[in-house]
Amino acid sequence: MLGMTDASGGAAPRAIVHIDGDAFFASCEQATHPEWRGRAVITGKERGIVSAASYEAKARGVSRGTPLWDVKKIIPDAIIVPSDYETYSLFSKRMFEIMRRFTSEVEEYSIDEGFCDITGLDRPMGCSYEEIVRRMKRAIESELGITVSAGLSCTKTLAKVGSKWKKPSGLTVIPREGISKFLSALPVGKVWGLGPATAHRCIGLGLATAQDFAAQDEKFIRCHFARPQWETWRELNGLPTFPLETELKDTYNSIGKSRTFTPPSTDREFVFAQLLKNLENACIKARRHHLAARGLVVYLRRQDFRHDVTETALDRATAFPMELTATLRQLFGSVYRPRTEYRATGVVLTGLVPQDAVQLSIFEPPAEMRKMEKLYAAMDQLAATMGKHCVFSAAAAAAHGTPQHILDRGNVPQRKLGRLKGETRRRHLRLPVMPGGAV
DNA sequence: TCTGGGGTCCTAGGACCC
DNA sequence: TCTGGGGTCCTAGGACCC
Repeated sequence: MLGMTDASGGAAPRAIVHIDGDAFFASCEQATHPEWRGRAVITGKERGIVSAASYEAKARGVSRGTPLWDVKKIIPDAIIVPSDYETYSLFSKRMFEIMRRFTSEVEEYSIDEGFCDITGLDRPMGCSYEEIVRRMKRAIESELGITVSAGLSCTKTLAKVGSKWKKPSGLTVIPREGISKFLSALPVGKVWGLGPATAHRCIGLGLATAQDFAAQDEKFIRCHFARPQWETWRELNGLPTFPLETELKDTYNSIGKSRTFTPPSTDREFVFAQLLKNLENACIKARRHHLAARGLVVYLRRQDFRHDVTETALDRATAFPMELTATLRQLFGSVYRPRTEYRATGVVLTGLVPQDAVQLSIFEPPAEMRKMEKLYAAMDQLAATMGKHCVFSAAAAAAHGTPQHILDRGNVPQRKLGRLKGETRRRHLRLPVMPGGAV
């Protein structure tokens, strides 16, 4: 019924489904709090901006990213709650379980979105592809108490276009012969994979709609764009190019942490403390996943939203901030400019490898290492039982809002530490770990 | 959208080597 | 001394996604 003929030369035409949760976080909240149904529900309290808004809230003019103080003005009776990822993850898990009842070819694209490939299921199920999607959607909605929108077409990109077409609770089929009709009404920048930069370039070339883009010949696309856009162009033309990634991803290539602070600051030590806090948080996450980093990226975001970035490879993979502090300060020193206003800092741990694969160099004192491992194991344990940020290094104290008396005691200027290099580590290791204070 | 946080992948260009 | 061609690795940065 999709009228799919094979344009890719040989392989069977695909039937790809994209399922997209409608206002997912807010819907989960309404499903777990039935008394909130029909009301404006907002998640994201912890961030100060809207993460997700229920359709009732959207109808009153609130959207993702709106500051919460604006929300309160627009919708005084809005229900504003912090995001509860554990609950949303449970809903997500069950949504994918339902999809897997139909096929094992499921890609968990994000917490609230997934693709599946139902090619060939029409015969054994004795119904059309559209009917299969309808059943899948109905099962999710009735069992979870949330709504989802679905798209059905012959490539991932087109299925995604479809699921966005009608929301909430839509089901959109884009048959091969109907592709151009759909794409004609779609601004080019709305296509999955074509962002603001590509959209801007397209406009410059006189291509305003997705159809304008898709209708160009391959030579033109290859001449004016790079590979990712060319791949999207293929997908829009019904040529499956992005495979379904059905492997469950349980690891990371990189782990980043960044934080904005207001007001912006020119204070060197304050900005560095923010950076160090990010490093500690990134390392905590890495250790939780038993990963160690071989590279470290540091960036400072200026008032004008430009980034100053620098990075370095590490001698040995690690997830211990203590081992990274000197490097961090060095990187920081190379990008920090005095009298410049900064509004955010960030670190990224890159080249992550499993912790147990980390080889100690023969020059590394193993006793020292074991001590450090024990210290961080203790800190992680403490964090698990007493709350996430009960321990942190003294230099990051400024970023944790620590009382001045602890700062006075613990915040040793780096200039002094620099001269004590060999000494520093041992001194740190002998110090007791104090809950709520500095190490 | 006067702008939060966490990711992935691609590409251009320089350094270095033969 | 204005000087070929090609490969590889790395970095910086762009672009895009949720």
